[in-house]
Amino acid sequence: MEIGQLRYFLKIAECGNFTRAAEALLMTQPALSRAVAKLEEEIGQPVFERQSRNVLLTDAGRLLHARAEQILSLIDDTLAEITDDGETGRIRIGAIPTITPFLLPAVLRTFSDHYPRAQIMVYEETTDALLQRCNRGEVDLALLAAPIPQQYLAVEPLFDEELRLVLPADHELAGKKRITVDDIRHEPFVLLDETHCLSENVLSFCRQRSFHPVSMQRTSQLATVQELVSLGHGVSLIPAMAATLDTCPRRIYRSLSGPKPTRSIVLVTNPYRFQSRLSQRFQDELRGLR
Amino acid sequence: MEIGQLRYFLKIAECGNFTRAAEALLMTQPALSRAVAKLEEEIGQPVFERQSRNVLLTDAGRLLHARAEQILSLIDDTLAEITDDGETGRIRIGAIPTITPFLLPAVLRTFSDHYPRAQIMVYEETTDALLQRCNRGEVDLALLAAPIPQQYLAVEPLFDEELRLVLPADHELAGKKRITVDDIRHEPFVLLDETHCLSENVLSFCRQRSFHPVSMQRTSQLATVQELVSLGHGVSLIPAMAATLDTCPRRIYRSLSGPKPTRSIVLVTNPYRFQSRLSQRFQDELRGLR
DNA sequence: ATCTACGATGCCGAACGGGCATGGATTGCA
DNA sequence: TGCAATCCATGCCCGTTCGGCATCGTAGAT
Repeated sequence: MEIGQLRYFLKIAECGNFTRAAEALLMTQPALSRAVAKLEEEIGQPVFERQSRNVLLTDAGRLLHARAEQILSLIDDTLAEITDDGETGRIRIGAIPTITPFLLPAVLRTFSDHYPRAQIMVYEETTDALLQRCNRGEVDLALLAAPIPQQYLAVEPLFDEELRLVLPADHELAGKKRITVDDIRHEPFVLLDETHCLSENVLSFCRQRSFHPVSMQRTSQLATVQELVSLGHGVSLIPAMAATLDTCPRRIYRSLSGPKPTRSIVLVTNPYRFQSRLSQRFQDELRGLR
Repeated sequence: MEIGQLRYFLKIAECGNFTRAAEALLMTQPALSRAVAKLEEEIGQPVFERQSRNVLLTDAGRLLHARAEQILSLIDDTLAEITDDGETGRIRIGAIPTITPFLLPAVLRTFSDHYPRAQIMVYEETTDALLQRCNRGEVDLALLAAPIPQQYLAVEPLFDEELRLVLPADHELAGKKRITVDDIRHEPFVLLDETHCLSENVLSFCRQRSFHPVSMQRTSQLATVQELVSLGHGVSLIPAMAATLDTCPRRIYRSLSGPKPTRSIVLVTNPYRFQSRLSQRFQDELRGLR
């Protein structure tokens, strides 16, 4: 059993097709066909069930598939670990869109100053997509907002962040000293669409206070939410770090009196994957935010 | 990084010497030298520090060593697992000498009847040696007597076994109805030598009863202990399963009155190693003894 | 100073892996 | 029904690789 064979095997399993896998592997289909034949000869039974249009994994194939992934990632990790000097290398950071622009720039700035030879990649996607990437080892760490559906990932709370009420500058509540939940119970809300977990954080807060925000307008960007609020389409709850950076005079931010709405920012990593020293140092940087 | 390279690497690390490793690998030293050079080129740094008379692992080499062992055993396990039909294959059983002849024959008999195509190997060694083998995956399971120094192994108690007093048939205590610890407190003892854990079990029992057996004669086989007892050299404490099988009229076995000396027979397996279905079934057989 | 042990290197042949062309089987469509 | 398309297997060929043999360089040991 050779490492190359395992890589071929996994790619075919992924493509479900020798021909396309061969293309992806930059080799010819006959060569691939032969490699598989050899693997199957070695383990004494077929790993693929050849159908007319595609191939399926046999029982043995499914078993091998699980193991091959372990073996290959162990090998990849080993190479990464040995060549890890703690200074060079790549960090792949995942973060949801309601965190990325407010939290990452400052952190990345200081980190890049310390480790100028580190290559940093940022994946800005939804919670679900990033959790998947984390599981597959496609990102080294992810910055998300709780709750995280439990998977085989390490979830470490970093800090709780207030969600602040944003109002049009000329809103009647703008002059009120204390604004409570009851004041906004019947205000129309502007929210992010349901792919963003922030809207779930907000709705969850509302549910706990036994009200369902009315007449919601839903958009895909926080900046749009803010603009719509300015234009009088409603109010919203916005992460404090976004509120702080907003200087537009046509809307104002207020903390709610009483128990404040918050979201919990967490660091998610995959304990089954190798963490480079660089990645560990970046995580330490993040923990410094606590 | 290729699997063959890793095997070569481990063998050299084991031998501490290219030439001898090459012999062990049934290849020439130049070929091995080249294979290592290639590996080192791939990972960008030497894995061995060449000294005049031998080679040592570098830092990178030590790291690779740990990983290579994981990778190779994962691969070996994968192959074993895939080709595992639950009927054929090999079971490597470890057992200490004071268990082997009394417990194994019956178990092996019935097991062989059920799985005639299973190849069974028995390693009869000391506790320490078997624990090492278990750690290295050189045996699939081991039958030992508690206590087991804690390692990364699964220890499962099977049953407690009484240690019975063995006396010469003409011993003055032979006619006594109840024999207690106090009766044998000053009897000379015949024990196995210190490589056998049974002697430790016996001495431990004695210590708990605050006496130190006197005038010990120590031998390396239970049969010798029994013979020496027959000849009047002293008394001893013998596992019940050995006592039961002993039909010699020149010595007799008696249970001690009061809290009985026992030893606990345990099944030890390595949870980090693949357990073939055959091995699992054998373990089930053993659990049936409880 | 010479010998011995050990790893590295030059050179060569066999084996292996992969490319190209093609075959055989199945499916979809005319 | 027949033809084209798709897909995997096989025959053949070539380049690379791997391992063997011979030899070299070096560092302890005698």
